[in-house]
Amino acid sequence: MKVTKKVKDEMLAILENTYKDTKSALNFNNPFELLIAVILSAQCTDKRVNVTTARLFAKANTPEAILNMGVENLENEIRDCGLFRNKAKNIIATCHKLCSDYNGQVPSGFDELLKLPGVGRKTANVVSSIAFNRPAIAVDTHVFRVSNRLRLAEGATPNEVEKGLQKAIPMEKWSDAHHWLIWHGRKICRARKPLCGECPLKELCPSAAIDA
DNA sequence: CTCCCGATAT
DNA sequence: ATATCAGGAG
Repeated sequence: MKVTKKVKDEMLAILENTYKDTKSALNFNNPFELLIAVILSAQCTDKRVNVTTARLFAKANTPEAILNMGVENLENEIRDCGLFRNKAKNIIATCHKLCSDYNGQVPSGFDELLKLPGVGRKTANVVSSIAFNRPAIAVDTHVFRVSNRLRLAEGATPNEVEKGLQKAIPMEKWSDAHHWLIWHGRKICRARKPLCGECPLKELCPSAAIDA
């Protein structure tokens, strides 16, 4: 089944209407807290990240303060999020770089964000978009899965899907559309048992289950 | 491609 | 029991 531009626009209109008021589920008060929360969110639920950051930020919410904790203490604070040794190492290295190169502030440029240890394309796009209000579509596991299922944008890698989405969606809606896809992926188009029966896109989706 | 990794939903 | 969770580095 071929998904035309017309159908893609219809899907986007429904997604926008359904998820109009969604935003990031991560809790943060400034760009630095958002950056740390997104690094922690790899292979971890945002709910778990919020529990962890609430405790962590109460003790340290600046690069200087986190460096003062040391790796051992940081590992213990973030252990519940999984991948904790890599994440702690990356967070420490990123805090060092923020202090040495950016006067303790998070840089607003995408390329500068990408160079921070533990920050890849997805994290850089999220921070760029949410903290600095730049148009961006971060392709995480939900956006990747939902985009391919709907054939809004197809690709074997997040990078390909990102390009496809940028083509399918007008730039002024990139950041919002990113959230529509996230929430659709979390609530309806789940990885395991997608709720096709109650999906607002079931008439248009080329991957919709016949039953349910 | 593999490794990192605890918590949680199914 | 195990697939999955707002991925990134080597």
